[in-house]
Amino acid sequence: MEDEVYLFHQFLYPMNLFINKIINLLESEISLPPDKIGALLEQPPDNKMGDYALPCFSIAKQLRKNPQDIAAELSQKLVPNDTIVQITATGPYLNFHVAKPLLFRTVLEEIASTGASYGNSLIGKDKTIIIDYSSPNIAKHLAVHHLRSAVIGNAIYNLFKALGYRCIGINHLGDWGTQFGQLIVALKRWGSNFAITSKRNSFEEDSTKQETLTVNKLNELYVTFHKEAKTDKNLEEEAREWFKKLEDGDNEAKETWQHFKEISMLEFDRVYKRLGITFDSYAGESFYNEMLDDTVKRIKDSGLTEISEDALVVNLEKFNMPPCILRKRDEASLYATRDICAAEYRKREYHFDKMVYVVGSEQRLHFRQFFKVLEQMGYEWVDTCAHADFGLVKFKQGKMSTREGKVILLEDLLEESYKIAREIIEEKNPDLENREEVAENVGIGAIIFSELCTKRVKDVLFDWDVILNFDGETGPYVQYTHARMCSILRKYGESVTTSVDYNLLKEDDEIVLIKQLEGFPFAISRAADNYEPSILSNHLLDLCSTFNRYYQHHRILTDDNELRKARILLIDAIRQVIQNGLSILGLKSPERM
RNA sequence: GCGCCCGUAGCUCAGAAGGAUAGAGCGACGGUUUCCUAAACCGUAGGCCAGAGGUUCGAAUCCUCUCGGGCGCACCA
Repeated sequence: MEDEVYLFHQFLYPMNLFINKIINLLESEISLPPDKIGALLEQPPDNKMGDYALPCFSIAKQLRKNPQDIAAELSQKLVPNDTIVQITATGPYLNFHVAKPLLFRTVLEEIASTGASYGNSLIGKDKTIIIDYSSPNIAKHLAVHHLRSAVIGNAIYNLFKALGYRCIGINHLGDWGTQFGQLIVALKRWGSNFAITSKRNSFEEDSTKQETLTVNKLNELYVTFHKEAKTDKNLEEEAREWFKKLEDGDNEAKETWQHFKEISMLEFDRVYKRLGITFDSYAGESFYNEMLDDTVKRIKDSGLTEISEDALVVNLEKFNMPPCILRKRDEASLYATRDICAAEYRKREYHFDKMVYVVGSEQRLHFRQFFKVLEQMGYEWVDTCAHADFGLVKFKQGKMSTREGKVILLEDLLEESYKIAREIIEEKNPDLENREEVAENVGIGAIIFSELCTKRVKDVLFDWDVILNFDGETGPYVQYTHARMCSILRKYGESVTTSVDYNLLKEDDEIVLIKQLEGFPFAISRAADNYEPSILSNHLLDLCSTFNRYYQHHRILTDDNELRKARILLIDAIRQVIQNGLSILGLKSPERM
């Protein structure tokens, strides 16, 4: 038990040359294996106290001695060396001071030589991860509540890419289900003026007499359906019949559905492109139609199913969950059926080592049920599947609902943010050359970053003023900091070199900065492990904040030649790290703004 | 009713598998621009970490209960 805890810890503070030296020193004095010593080490809250600390409480317990005394004794016994230059006892803590020039050199040379790949690792070499994200329903607009899954999923994709994983991003389109029956009914009743043709042969049609169907119009039809369905009870039944026809391969149903899908994808791609989000597969729910029977048969054969209220279900009572429904009364499938089927398919097709679903937390129960069914089917790999859930987007008026037609469209939000960025540039930097491009990068960046800077689980209240704020802890702040550094480097003009006097870097803020740079790879791996991009965005914010303070109080382009060279190297490293981080989060790093 | 999640400054949130004094941003108030981009920086104010017990050398962090909020609970996804 204890051992496991220690092992876990080890991961927290990755080994580096300084920790190794500290362990070497301690080994002879403490009767603990090296990895356990390493696990005990932590970082003091204030840099002035030291760089690494050994809390002596647990040792005190073993030796039945006072932790203060142990720290004091050890500080006497241990002999500093070229790497660990000072060892002091502060109360029950033994604090180690690292040779700062060596620290600067190690980190700055590493960043200079690895560049855009600083922070990457090979942990995921030869491993595959599937990330299921965005996954909107077709025939509906992308609205602001669709943003989270797409943006968080994209960041998780990039995080694992940085760890060396082979990543498969899947947009599991909601292109199947009863709502298409509803839409077909709606279209037949109230939309006879629309042309239903596949895009590819639409030019053959007499389009002058018929209106073109758009997602907008589909949305209106959907709203109408639900409004009418409240009074006309036949509608729901009719919709169910049409969906059944669709599942049975009825031509008319299928062609109509295909058309819905095409016009939807046209819109989605426009938004994804603007957000810089891509997928490796668009295999949505309909993709699994033909495989559904096999999946259901397998579940049946494992003896897991029963008929309850005329539906085919897996009873999960003993797991304290409601049953997982596989087939409705009318034999039609449900999303759980399709999710199980998709998981099996993905395992067969991609042999993934991990699979993560970036889906809202309102579906928690669904994932618990569906994972439980996989487990009951004997798939041990269910343990490698995770639901990276996220909180709801709420509005002052309450939850947003497509059914009632109350939505804020994603495209409108992006456009608004672009416009604001554009205005700010006009005001602050009117001579900027590629204004449109920068405004796009900053405007979109503001929106992406705002989704990524708090932990997933938090519900977010949508507020135009908050999401379109460009001051403080925001994407534009990070981008601005980056642009500032680019500006310094431009002004410097010469090429950056690692042949500098590292002894000259000794300001407090420089030390804080170098540690933040050193911690960047760790921030990436923690963010990936927890499927939590906010760990990375917060790391970047901290780094920017330290830099801006430093920038305010110290001149980088000083008259002192050697100092200037050293500081420029530091600045270039920060710039690189911010760029790497922003790129993982899905933001551009403009050089001027 | 049952289950899951959340509760840290006026607001929005950080808080490294329990550690040294609780940190930002926004908002408020007051400062900084002949000086590398003021989308910045500095200062002031603001806290019983929802509450109560427990675990231990030590708790915002782990356990139990209470209160408050969100979400979910059979043929939608």
